[in-house]
Amino acid sequence: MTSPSRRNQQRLHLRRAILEAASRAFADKGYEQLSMRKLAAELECSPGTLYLYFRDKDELLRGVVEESFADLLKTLRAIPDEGDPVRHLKMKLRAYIEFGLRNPNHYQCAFMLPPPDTGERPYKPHPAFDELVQGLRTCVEAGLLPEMDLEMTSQVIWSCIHGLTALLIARPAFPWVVQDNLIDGLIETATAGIARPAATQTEGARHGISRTRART
Amino acid sequence: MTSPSRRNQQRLHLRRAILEAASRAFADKGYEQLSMRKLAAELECSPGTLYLYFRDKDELLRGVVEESFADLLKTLRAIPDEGDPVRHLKMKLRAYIEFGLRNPNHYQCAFMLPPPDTGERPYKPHPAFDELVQGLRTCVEAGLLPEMDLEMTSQVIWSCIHGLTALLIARPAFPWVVQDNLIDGLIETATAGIARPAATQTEGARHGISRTRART
DNA sequence: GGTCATAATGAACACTGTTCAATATAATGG
DNA sequence: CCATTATATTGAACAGTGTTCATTATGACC
Repeated sequence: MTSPSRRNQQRLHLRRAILEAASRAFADKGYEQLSMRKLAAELECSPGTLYLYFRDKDELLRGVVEESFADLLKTLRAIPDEGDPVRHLKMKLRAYIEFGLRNPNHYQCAFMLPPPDTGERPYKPHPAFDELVQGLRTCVEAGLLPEMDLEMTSQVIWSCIHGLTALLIARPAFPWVVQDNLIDGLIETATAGIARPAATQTEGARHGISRTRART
Repeated sequence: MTSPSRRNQQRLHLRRAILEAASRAFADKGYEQLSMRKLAAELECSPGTLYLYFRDKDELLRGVVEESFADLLKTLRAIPDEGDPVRHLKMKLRAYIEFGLRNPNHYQCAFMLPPPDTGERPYKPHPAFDELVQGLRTCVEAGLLPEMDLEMTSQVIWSCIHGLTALLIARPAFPWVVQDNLIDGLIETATAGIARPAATQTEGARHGISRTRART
């Protein structure tokens, strides 16, 4: 345990302290309301110090958000697979939505605000998204869902669950029906929708895909 | 045409000029990047003047966003009903998404950012939302969709199309499949999903609604 | 033309994220 | 133990932000 390593440990310790204070402040104030100066004051250090540990506010909050999404990944992976892949998938979808509702500011930062533009190309989907793809693949392989374009279908499903999560976060005052029913309703609709991709109850409702496009 | 009315006209004229300059700036810079000072500079007036016409930045941009959503409403109502209510509904859904993609900043301000908290209770859904409800109701009344909870179903459908719109806006760098296919895929999935609310291809996939809830 | 309500101004206030020369602290070599 | 050197911290300063308000200019009326 040489002396420079002790120094390094102290650095890491302060880094953690900043991250945790930022996480707390961010959780109940959100991106905009969290101020680097106030954060520094809470940590009893000068504003400049924060910039020795994080390049800027964006990088700091990216760290915070990353950590919470690692939690989401753990949550998703911890959902027990009791044999029914479709049920398993639905539970994952629900866990995703509930995560967003439990961490509205983190979720908003991750998917509802313009990206911090880290510069890394190409955009790498979060491992949590792969969980969804895997869940769908398992259903297809088990013969419980029809053969389909997995890439597109997972993007469609993600869009659906994101949409509800994001709207509940952004517009809590909207006259929503009972939230639990709404979530279940959306999950059932989305999964039923991919169960039979093109068929509906009636003749007239059966269209070629491109025919729904409105003239612009 | 008394004199005070001339004054009033000038007031309205300047109000319009502000609104239009703000709309332009807002369209290509977004909420955060639009600065009241720079806007005033562009209009060759002092910053304070803006506050004689709009209480604050939020109210100004609310005005801008409202106008663009009036356009959306017009667009939705202009979609011809050629007899098939389901097709008509799908075209509305697509028009909604395309509106969001054409006006990303307006859309973001309307549904992706924390509400300005105007203080008016209760939250009144936008007439464009009623268009969607109407579209669904027509389908049900024509016997093209099963009897259902219209309120919940419209919220589910809105969530789905919002989700895609919002994600395409917020994460353009994501490796999306071809956008047109994605949009059609989502619309087909959502409408097929409500076509038969609970049934899926398999035994195992048939659950009571509350059974999909994950333990937390 | 003088009076008076209304409109416009722009300096000032209280913030923001970020930078950087100056300072304090800790580790090393003599 | 002290001088030197490397690292860590500071806080004033910069350039911006939205917003307010006493002051000034302007157009309308008698």
